[in-house]
Amino acid sequence: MVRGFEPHDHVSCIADAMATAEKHCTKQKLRLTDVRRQVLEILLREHVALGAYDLLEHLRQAGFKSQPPVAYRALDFLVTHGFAHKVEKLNAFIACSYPGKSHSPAFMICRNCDVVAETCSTPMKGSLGAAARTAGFKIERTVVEVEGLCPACQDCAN
Amino acid sequence: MVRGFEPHDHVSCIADAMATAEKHCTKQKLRLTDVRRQVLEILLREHVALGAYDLLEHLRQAGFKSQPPVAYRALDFLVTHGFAHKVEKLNAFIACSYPGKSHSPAFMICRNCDVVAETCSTPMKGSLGAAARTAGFKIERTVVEVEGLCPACQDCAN
DNA sequence: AGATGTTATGTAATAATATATCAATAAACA
DNA sequence: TGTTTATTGATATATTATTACATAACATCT
Repeated sequence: MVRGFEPHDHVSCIADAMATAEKHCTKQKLRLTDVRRQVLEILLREHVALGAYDLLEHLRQAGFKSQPPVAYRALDFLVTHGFAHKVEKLNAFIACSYPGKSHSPAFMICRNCDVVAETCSTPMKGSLGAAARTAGFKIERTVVEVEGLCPACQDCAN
Repeated sequence: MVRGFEPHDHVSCIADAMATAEKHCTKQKLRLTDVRRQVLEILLREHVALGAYDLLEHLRQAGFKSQPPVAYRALDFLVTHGFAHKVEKLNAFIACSYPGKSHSPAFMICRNCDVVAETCSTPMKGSLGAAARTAGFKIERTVVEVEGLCPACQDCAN
């Protein structure tokens, strides 16, 4: 259920994700415009957490002459509709590994190589869910990010 | 175990926390300097998540003529030693509710009134811990923040 | 097709958050 | 006391994010 540390067929992974996004947008009458599609493709292709300004660089290399708000708007659209997530700890954005499926994302962030792997969390279960219920707090969104060392970096480095 | 949504004796809460911090610093041979003490007091007094620049304002009102690095350094000290936490979702800092006790903090953030309550999470337990073990990821730090509505705001507002 | 409301983009400026650098002080300790 | 180390002061700058307003594209109704 975890995606990110192992190699995979990246070409088809991108194609699949784009197709899912297209389909979902059609069904929900959302407009996957040029900029939005391009941003999603960049995020999928890079397959790392990209800062908004890194993304802008890529956009420009793709022929867009975009200013910051363009990137932030596209990212906002993608995040709102579940095609991408913001990694708060890094102030960066990453394509969703489970697009189309409603879920609470969780991230494992390697502090050495910056690889980010997405998995799913179950916020309502466990002690946090219990604490929220006790406190009467109504959970709407969750940020779950763990920082540490990925398998590769535990061996090869500090 | 949750601190933040209910009223409490704030004066003694500040005094207790400061005393704990002083004691802990003495024991660990850490230097709770003027700036650091003042920052911690401000965080305790305000009892909300403060941005670094808000904090700077307070510092200046307290007679310090501080520039940004001063605030960030003091915050870094307090966070490193567990007297305060950074709320990533808000890019803001808050005094620890359980100082001296080693724990993985978790926050409930009200999107309406911005109140932040701290509780403890158990990252290694539950599905996330399992996923990390499966992936071979070594967890060092965790960010757990849930956004939603606090009890008061569920009633009185949107 | 034309008028109108809505959504999305272009662009400039600026706000908010955070760090790098180096000089000056203060504390710790041999 | 001199030396080392940790902390602070101060300037500049980097990075991340938003405001504001003009323009363009699309949708819908007539």
